[in-house]
Amino acid sequence: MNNTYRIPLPKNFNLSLCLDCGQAFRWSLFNESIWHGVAFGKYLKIEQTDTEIVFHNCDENDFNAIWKAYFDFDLDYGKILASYDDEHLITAIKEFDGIRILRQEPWEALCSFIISQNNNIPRIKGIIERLCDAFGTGENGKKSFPSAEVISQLSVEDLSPIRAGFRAKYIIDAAQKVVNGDVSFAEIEKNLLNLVAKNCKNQGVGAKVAECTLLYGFHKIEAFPVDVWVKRIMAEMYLTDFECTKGTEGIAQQYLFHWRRMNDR
DNA sequence: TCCCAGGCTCTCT
DNA sequence: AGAGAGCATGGG
Repeated sequence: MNNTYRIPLPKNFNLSLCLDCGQAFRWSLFNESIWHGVAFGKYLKIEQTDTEIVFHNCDENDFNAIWKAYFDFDLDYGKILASYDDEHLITAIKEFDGIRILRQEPWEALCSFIISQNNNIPRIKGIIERLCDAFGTGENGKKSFPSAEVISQLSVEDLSPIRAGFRAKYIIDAAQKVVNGDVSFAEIEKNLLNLVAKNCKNQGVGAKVAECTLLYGFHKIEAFPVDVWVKRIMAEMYLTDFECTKGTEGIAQQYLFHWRRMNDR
């Protein structure tokens, strides 16, 4: 397919920031201006110009079925961001306006953030890319993220080439629990924290991974993942009053996370 | 080289 | 209940 679909550049949208702010790990630059990646089994090349977002190898059906929701175009970020009255948050938004919470696939989000634990972003990307290259499907461009069904059949030894370290057993355990129903995404959507963090032991899913899965895999924008960077922010800036972010804590968190990481000493 | 990374599990108090 | 070591690996 060689179609191209274009939309006017939305307000409060920055493609590079959305794809490279640490919430999704499979997007990379195809060349100087075009990003490419895979979501929901579709390979996409995409770029931002001064006036448009250009979706390559994409038609109107794909846009409406997948990318419109994926990039969260229907949520009014201008309104949300304008409601924040914390000075650090305002600084972060001024510098990085255009971050949106992508609506990723639940399994990909869960698996990716299991891999993320005690790890750095470049290495997370490497592990995930090797995972997809080895066990994903698809012929054109990048391979899709491997399904839980596929991963559930693997052994720790099978995963050794991706070099996930101690996380390999967690990946497999999570996949098996997704497949056998111990972890039901239908139930998780109601209450992921209880289901994953409390009822399913020994799988490398604690509060932070669960919050990330809720935020990025289910678009629960009230979720608030606390990692080392957010702890750092809290400690350094006595940000105790997040009342202004009530209900959209996850969006505020993503701006603060990226801002703090980009402004590290 | 050495510290650390979008944490979690296990053990010891 | 809470604190702290250990964990695989490699980026910077």
